Amino acid sequence: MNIISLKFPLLVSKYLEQLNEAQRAAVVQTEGPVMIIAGAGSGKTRVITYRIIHLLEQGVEPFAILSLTFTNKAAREMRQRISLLSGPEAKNIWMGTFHSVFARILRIESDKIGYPSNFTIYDTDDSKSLIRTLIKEQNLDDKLYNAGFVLNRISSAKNNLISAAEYAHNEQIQADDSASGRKQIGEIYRLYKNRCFMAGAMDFDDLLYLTNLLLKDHPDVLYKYQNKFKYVMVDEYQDTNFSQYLIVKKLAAIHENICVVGDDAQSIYAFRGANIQNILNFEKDYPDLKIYKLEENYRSTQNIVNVANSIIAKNLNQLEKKVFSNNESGEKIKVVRAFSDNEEGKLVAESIMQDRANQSLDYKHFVILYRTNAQSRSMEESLRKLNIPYKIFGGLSFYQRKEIKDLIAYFRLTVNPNDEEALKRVINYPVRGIGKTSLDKVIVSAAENEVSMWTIISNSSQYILGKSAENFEAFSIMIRSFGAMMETKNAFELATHIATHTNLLKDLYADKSIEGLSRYDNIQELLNGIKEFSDSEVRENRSLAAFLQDVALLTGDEKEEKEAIDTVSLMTIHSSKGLEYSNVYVVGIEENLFPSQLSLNSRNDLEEERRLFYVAITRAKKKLTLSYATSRYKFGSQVSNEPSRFLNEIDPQYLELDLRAAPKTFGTYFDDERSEWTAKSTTETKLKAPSPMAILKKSAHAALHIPTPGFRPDDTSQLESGMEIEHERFGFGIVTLIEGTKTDLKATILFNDLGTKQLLLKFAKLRITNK
DNA sequence: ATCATTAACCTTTTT
DNA sequence: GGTTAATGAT
Repeated sequence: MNIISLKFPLLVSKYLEQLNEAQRAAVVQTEGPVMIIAGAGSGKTRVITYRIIHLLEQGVEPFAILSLTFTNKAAREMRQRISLLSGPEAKNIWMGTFHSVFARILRIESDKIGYPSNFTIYDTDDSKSLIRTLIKEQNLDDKLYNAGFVLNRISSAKNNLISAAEYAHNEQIQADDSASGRKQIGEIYRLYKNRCFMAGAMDFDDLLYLTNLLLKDHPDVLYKYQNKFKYVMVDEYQDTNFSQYLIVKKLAAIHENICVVGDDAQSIYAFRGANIQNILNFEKDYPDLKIYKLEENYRSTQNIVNVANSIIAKNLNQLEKKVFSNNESGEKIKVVRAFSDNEEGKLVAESIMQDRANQSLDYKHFVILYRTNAQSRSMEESLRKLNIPYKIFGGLSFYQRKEIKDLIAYFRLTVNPNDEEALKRVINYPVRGIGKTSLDKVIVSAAENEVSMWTIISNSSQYILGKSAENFEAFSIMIRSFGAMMETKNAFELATHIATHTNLLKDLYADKSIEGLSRYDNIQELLNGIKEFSDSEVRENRSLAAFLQDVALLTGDEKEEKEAIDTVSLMTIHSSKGLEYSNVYVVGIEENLFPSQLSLNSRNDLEEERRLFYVAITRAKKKLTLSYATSRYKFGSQVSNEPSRFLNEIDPQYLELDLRAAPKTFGTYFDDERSEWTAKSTTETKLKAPSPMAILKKSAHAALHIPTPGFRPDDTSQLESGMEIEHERFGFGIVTLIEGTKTDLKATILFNDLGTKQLLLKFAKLRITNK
């Protein structure tokens, strides 16, 4: 008799009543292959959660359920919800990201594929670094053989289950590599694989690739897990790649109780191998498939849903469904134009201030979404100026900071001394007299003897190493002494011991610069985190090795989830998937940025960008604001941009153009003192203009200012405050401040029409009008 | 061997 | 603009 079913039957059946017909049908259909096509905001998470609870209620053992997601965040949230509703049993469900679940299985079965169970997981930086060394060792041109490019080739090979040997013999692949002049990639793949193996390391793709290999070459293992997992669920199925697809298919082959949930319109990870065909063709794999479509959007207003639909309709490749909303029609979608990225930030920040006051919302109801992480800065600055609290998600995470990676490298080396990338990172940090020359000797010697670098270093007497042998000896003794402590010390004790005995803590403490202080603080924070880990009572394994395993597959800033804090969120559109906010700002909707320049070559890439736009739009519950800047800083120089084609794809009836920075011809001008967000009259004049979209299109290139005939920029190296100037686009103004060094002079200029702007004289074209 | 200065790259998106 | 790899000086 199942305890859960006795404890919570009322609760569960009550929830069944709360679901709509399609949702309930999908929840109750637990047997056989099921595909749930869940439109944005259609209660997908709820359906998955209740489906699992329903399984538990029916007496299914938690450890017979395998539930796969793409992000740790999604997994964690789902687990929380389930344990809230069905009790502590939830922690026995096999739930997690593809990578974490199969890393766990690989550790259990590691001996079958010749890996140690404490294998290291290389992150992308490690992989690139290793590839870079291989390219150097092979004396290849590192411009032609760009590490990132090579890694991508290898990665996509692995994701399609192509081994190094098959890569070298595949005619198509070889033809491609020859055509691009990079014939040696196959060889690099082979060497890379060997070096990873030697280092006891797997990269992200290996976790899936080697799982496939394990299941293929060891039928007993496959059989074991096939029987173990009686129910398999996959969330965000549209984002699975071939490798993941095959694992799922194999594991579900006996019971065929497989349920995949997804939305083809939200497939945004093709760039890393996701194959949208997996969801489009699912029916072919399982002819007796039951399909449920969740089409009612409970999240957003009708206007928002309509806009999203009008966008996604431009894509050819999609499953048929009609998402609709029964909510109020809501406000129109605002389109805001700014002159610069900084002004864009300012307009967004001001709008947040106002909406928060007018609609009595909290900061946490707002999110700013952008295409690339680099765009966060101008937003941050503006928010700071208005004292708006914010939190950035993603970007370079805590664990990507130099000092953190250094200390973690010591941990990695302690657990797995063969970890080559960790070794190279810290062997001479803090400095201990092991320079490039002696390290090169080790590398050569390791290659000659076909052993890991660690083998050479830890047996330095055996291999000729000259006078640096002592330093190597001392280093290897230190690392081994750490290793010996793994038995006796808990993670926190050992971590603290390592931080002190490597002199790393001392080194950072000595640095009294601002950055140095923050680095020291970061290390303390990491140690605090490990303390928490060590003290956590729910964990079975609290060793340092276990901590590392957690960290390796962690993304972003998942450590501090203090949701109580009321802040505006900033994140990329990619990381916003699955989230919802009352008021959403999508910024930087410009050609070459969104859609990204790199996506303009093929229809498929462009369609993916469009789906990304769809994801962005459908995050909004009540109010959506789209903004673009006609110029922004890129690599330190100003570039001008046209508004994105996506804006033109939206049916204008849903839009309200708020071109505060409209050219003079349309009767408006920028006034820093005044907030255009309240000045409805100007907006209305613009709406009366013949064709709003025509204005939108035209105004991007329309001059803000017509330069005086024969405009020619002057030499501005002697520019002083008080001088009057003319700018090609911004018009006339007066210099109020000059700052910066000789080569990077920055002028603050008060323009007659545009207010204050800061310009780098290196780039600004100015004519001095009062010399 | 180590430090300091210079050149080159960069920007998609994440496990 | 900012970081990181390659070069040069001590």
